[in-house]
Amino acid sequence: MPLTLKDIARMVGVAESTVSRAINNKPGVGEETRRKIMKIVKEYNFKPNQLARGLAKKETRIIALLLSDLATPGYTEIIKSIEEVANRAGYQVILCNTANDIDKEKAYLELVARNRVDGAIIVGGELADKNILNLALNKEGRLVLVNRLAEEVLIPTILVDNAKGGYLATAHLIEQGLSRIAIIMGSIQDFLESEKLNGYKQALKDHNLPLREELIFETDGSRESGYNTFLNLMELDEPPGGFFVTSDLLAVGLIEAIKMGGYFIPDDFAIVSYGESLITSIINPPLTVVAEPLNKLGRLAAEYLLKLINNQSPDRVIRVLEPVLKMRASSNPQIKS
Amino acid sequence: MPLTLKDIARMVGVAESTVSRAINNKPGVGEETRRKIMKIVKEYNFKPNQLARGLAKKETRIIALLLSDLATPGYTEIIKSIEEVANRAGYQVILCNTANDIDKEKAYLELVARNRVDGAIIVGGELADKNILNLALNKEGRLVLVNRLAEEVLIPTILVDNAKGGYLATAHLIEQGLSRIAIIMGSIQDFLESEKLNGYKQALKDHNLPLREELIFETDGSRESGYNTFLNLMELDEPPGGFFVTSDLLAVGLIEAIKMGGYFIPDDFAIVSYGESLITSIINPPLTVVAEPLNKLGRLAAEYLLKLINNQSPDRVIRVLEPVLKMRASSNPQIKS
DNA sequence: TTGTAAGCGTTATCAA
DNA sequence: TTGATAACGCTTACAA
Repeated sequence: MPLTLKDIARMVGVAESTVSRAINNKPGVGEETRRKIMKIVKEYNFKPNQLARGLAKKETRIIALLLSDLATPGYTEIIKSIEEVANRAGYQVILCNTANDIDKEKAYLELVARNRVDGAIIVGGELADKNILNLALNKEGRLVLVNRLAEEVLIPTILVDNAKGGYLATAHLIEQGLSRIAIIMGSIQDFLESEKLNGYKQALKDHNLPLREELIFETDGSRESGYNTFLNLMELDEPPGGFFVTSDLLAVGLIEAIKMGGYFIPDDFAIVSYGESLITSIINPPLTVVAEPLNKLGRLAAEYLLKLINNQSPDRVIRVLEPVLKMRASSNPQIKS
Repeated sequence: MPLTLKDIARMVGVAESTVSRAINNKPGVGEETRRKIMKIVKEYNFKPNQLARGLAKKETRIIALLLSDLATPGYTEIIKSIEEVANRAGYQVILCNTANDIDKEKAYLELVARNRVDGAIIVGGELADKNILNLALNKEGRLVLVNRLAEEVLIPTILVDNAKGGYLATAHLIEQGLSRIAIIMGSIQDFLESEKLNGYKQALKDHNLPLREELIFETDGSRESGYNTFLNLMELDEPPGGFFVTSDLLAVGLIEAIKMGGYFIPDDFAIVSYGESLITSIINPPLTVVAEPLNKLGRLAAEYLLKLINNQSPDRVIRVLEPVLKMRASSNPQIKS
């Protein structure tokens, strides 16, 4: 059985409250007494029980980060910046793998309502749920959303402007002199994906290019889909010269198919992908991508949450950040790969 | 302020203990009373405070998973299987990103000693620390190590036999008819890496091949190192025909260099990499790899920890699992890429 | 079936 | 500078 405050108090011959003050570096403890107490603390490697402390202080100094899929590229960056902000403010961060499972998500979210953690940030995930609502409303909404939309509820949210991203990607390809540009995307049900499509459409419009339905491919986002979509596109009378793919995996498949066909990138086909990842930089040729401001995303989310925890309301409920285009060889012959 | 047991007791007009029994589905509560209580619980969406519950029950039903680097390939598999075992036993799993930082690791490890979680599993990391010792000894060692060695302390540990892995990789290349085989590895200080090297050496020995120091390359494990090492090796009078690389990133660089040189894989150079990852399967050609039994690793770790939590001692303190070779095109012309 | 009361290990208030 | 003592919100004997 580990020691308790009471044990130490008895050993030193003082009251529990004195020990408590001592180990918390609070004023009002005699030099001598403090020394004696700390000696025992060191000697027995005493660690105060945080459950008890949390119960008494009504805080845990821990925040939870709910991740829909650990393998999502960019998550490590977001996590890192959230941790930086949180740690600096004296909070520990724990990660929860919801695996896009709504029950797991609810269970982890309850960590907040059940006082296990002081607040939570949900990153990503496509689940439509109003369940968040109750959980969020409970602890006076110590919840922040990143790259995810809540239905019907006003929860502080940090988003990246995916429509802008889609626009940047498409406009860039147009500027490369291409007029037939295909988009290979994930599920159109996914809000973030549909926004990319909107950006794509807007860019075509702004450049007076026709929108061709046969160049829009909704897929499951897999590498195979990237591969097969290229084959399908080549069946067209006039195949596209540029591709906007909304994920790195799609890009991998697409590139394989292109190479397999004996074509060259970017000479025969130019490609722009969405989101930086190990793959986009490692693949040959390196991919031009729409890059999200991951650090800012994480930093803002953490700052918002800390405000909520301190009962201040964040300045704006929804914050939309701008992506930028990172040009690399896959879309531009000028750049050496 | 959220409701408490006491509030509900008052509202229903019963004692706290009755409410407690009701919400915990314990026997000894009248049908009528139970209904009334649960009605209020639903109505107000009451969630018992887990800090208080944990304090009273001396358990949290949470276990922590300490990860040295979230981007490590294979982690998601390990995490998944640990979660499966833990969830089935009624435990939630939280993830802690130690980022190979010894201070963060200690801080997260204290979650155990401070009763925030019931136990912890550390996966990977190369830090040499006896600090774990104290923390582990505290809560009677509710700690399990995966792919990591503890110094001087007996902590239940699950390892993969990396020497065996190195042996499999090297022997396979030898069986392809190659006699000059290079190893490109990470830091030799890293126990796991040095074991791979030992396996490499043993395989050469067993096949009566000479050990050539000039074919052993210790690197920082980066893609660039993979690239540059190939260039260096080609300077030799007799360059190797086979490569055993101990990480996928090294393989990426190596392959780039090989292709850049106008050579073909596996015809000119055969490659075996270590550890499955998105990259090893996506790259062209797909890589033959030494694959670790990730699921078993996670499952065993979770089972060991649960035993520790229940004060049973696991059957064996150190458990060594066997890796297997997954043959793909990078080492074998027979396999179509 | 229900209630009383002690206990879990802290913090915080108020006196001394 | 210290010490009692009452919270904090729950569980669990033990009694009724």
